Amino acid sequence: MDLDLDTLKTQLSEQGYKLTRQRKAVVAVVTQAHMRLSAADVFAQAQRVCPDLGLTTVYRTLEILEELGAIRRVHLDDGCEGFAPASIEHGHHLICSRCQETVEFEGCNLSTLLKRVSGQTGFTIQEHWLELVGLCPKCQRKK
Amino acid sequence: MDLDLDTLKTQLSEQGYKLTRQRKAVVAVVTQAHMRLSAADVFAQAQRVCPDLGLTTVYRTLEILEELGAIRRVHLDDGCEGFAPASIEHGHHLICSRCQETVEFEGCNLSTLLKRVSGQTGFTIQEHWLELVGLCPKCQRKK
DNA sequence: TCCTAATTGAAAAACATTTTCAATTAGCGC
DNA sequence: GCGCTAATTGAAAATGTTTTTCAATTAGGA
Ligand SMILES: [Mn+2]
Ligand SMILES: [Mn+2]
Ligand SMILES: [Zn+2]
Ligand SMILES: [Zn+2]
Repeated sequence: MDLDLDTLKTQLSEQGYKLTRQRKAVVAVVTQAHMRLSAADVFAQAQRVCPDLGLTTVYRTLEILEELGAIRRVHLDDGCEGFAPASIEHGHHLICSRCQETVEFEGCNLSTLLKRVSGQTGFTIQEHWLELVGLCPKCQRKK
Repeated sequence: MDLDLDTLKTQLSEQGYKLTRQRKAVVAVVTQAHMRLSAADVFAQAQRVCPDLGLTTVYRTLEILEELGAIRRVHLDDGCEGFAPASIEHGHHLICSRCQETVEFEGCNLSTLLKRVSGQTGFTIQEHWLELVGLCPKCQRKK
C-alpha cells in the first residue's frame, strides 16, 4: 500500500501548489522511501535528480507533505527525529533499529487503554503517539 | 508515586557521581516537577537555587538522570522535545496540551497488538514508544 | 587537611531549522 | 506560444539548541 507518486502530485496541484522541479524531486524521494529519513537524507537523495535544489526547499516541502498526510514525523530515542512515508490515514510506524526500514500498520486498538487511563487520571485524551522499534526480517537473519 | 529526592541523591552517590551543588539543584527541580520541562526550563528554575549554574551542566545532569531512569524523554508535535519525571519503571506519559501537566501511567497492555503486528510484518519488536496527549481536569474546566 | 580525579562554566564549535530577500519560474489568460 | 504575476526558489544570515573544549574549581576518600 505504497504512497503513489502521481496521486500525490495531483493532490499538490489541487491544493494550489505549483509542481516545481524541486518539489517533484522531493516527492519522488519520499514516495519511494521505505525508511525513516532526515531532512538532510531527503536533500542528499533529491539533489541527485535536481542538483540545484536547496535544503530550505526540502524543509518547506516536507512541511507541505506532512500537512497532506503523506509523511509522518517519527521519533527516535536519540536526538529525534525524522519523517516516514504515510499511506494509512490513522497509521503508526514500526522501524527497524538496525537498517531503519519502516513499515506502517493500522488498528492500534487502544480504546480500552485510553478509557482506563482517562478514568484513572481525569484527563480527556485528544491524541496518542505510538511507535514500535524492532528488527526487520532481513536484519534478523544478518544477526 | 512521586520521584523521591533523597532516594535519587543516594542513587547518584552509589553510582559514583559526586553530589555537587549544581546537581542537587537540577535534581530538586526535576523531582518536584509535574510537567514537561525543556533543558532551558530546568536551567531557569535551578538557577534560582544555584545562581552560578551553567546550562552545560544541566544538559550533563539530565543525561545522567535519564540513564538512571529518573526522567524520560517526551515528544511533542512541534519541534520536540522535553523531559518528564519518571517514577514507574515501564511507564508512559500523558501530557496536557494546554498546561503541560504530566502524569505517568502503567499497564500499556500492548502484547496482543505487538503479537499481531509482529506476525503481519515479520519484524521482531524490541521496544515501543507510547505517549498520550489530552486535557487535564483543571484545563477542561477552564475551557 | 591534603590530594586527585571528577566536575564545573565560559566560550567556541557544531548542528539543525527558520527567516529574509532578490531572482526565478509555473501556470493561467490571452 | 507569449507575456504576466504571484508563488517559489536558493544563498546567506539569523536563530536556536546541543556538544565540545579546556583551564579552574571542588567533592569526598585517604
Ligand atoms: Mn493509533
Ligand atoms: Mn521526538
Ligand atoms: Zn532492518
Ligand atoms: Zn492542563
